[in-house]
Amino acid sequence: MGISDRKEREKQEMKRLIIDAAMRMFVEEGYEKTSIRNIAEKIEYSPGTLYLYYKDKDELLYEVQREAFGRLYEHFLEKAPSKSPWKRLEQIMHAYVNFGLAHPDLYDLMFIIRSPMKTAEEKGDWLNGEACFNYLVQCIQECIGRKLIRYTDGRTAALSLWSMGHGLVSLNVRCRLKVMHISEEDVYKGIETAISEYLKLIKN
Amino acid sequence: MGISDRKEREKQEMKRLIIDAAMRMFVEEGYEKTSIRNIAEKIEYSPGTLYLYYKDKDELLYEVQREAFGRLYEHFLEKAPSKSPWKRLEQIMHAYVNFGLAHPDLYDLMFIIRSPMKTAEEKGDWLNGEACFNYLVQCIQECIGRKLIRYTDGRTAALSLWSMGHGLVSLNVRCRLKVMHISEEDVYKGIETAISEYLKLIKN
DNA sequence: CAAATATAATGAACACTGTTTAGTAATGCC
DNA sequence: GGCATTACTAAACAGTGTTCATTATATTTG
Repeated sequence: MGISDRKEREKQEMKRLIIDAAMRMFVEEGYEKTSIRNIAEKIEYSPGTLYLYYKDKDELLYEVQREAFGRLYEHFLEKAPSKSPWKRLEQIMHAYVNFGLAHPDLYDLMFIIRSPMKTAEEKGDWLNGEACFNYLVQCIQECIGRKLIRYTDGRTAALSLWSMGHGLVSLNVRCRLKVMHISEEDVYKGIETAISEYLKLIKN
Repeated sequence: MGISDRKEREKQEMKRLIIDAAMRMFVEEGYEKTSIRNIAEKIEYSPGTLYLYYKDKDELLYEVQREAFGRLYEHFLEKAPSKSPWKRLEQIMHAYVNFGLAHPDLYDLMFIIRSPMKTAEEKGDWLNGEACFNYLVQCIQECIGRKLIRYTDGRTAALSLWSMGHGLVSLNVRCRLKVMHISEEDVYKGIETAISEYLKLIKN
């Protein structure tokens, strides 16, 4: 049945078309400000058509997130490849923060926005987010195993390291660092410094 | 002119009526899901009336934030009153995190939501948020002065401490800690542990 | 090949949203 | 009491996510 194969292929192509447009627009304009109608217009289809491929806007975001987490994971593989667990930990932390600072709107979609946790719960898994987190966890386990860091509990270490990174990036993304009255450049430097200092602190 | 005094007083009472209803509803239902119409209905006025007292929804949020930051500041004064800078730093950090965990929706309004930074810029200042931040900064300055912590730069210390606290709370508020697959109770314990461990690390 | 059927896409409709404004009711002033 | 000012409202506008009956297209069947 080559015909239903083609149908399936076309359906997938259509989903790609939609998701690509959605991602671009989410990143450029933000999730809230991007409407189904806008996306439909961009790909020259009627709004209703999107609902034949994705059940609601939430699912659209869910899919975009999967893509984004995939990219972060790639970013980790590229920027944090060291065999040495400690070096890799340093690389991971800097890679994480740099990713967040370089793609603030993507970061927003992935780690700050509220929406798609409903869909995520339904679908059971938490997309490629899990892979990203595990990349950190596994590195930490190695570090603890070889007593390279002062933390002894992996859970606490993972939570702390992630929180530090996320705290720095998200305060910046949501403009809360304004209270510090420093220029944008200095914010970047400050964040890098904070990460480095924190790593120094936890190093054994 | 007692009559214009009364007018002014009535105006302020009206603003209070609105802001109180708004705050309650923002906290109970979330900012996005609370509509001007809902607020108007609750206080038994027409939607348009709200615009005679606040120029838009943003300004409503701005005002609610001011209130919320006031409460956080009170919370600091109550829970972090120690004369000893180091003890006070510990108290501040735990107070901050506990505030966030106890009032997740308020925390959301204050530190995560995107909206009212426009209004904030217009109004110039950043509400009582500044006071809260300064309470931390001043404490850190004392700690550094007496060499009680390993950080030597106040900016970096403030940024790091705040980011750690905010990271922990906001990952929880926005449900990202789901990747860790732990119960809500253990999340609370984990966050407390992370804070304590971090304080241990920075202690001189 | 033509008719019947299954699929895909649409456009209008629904119930919302924030916001503006013309018109109305109530109040203060002379 | 009559005029002017203020306070309020109802309706309208342009937008949102989502659903659904209808139409156009493509496939299968007789």
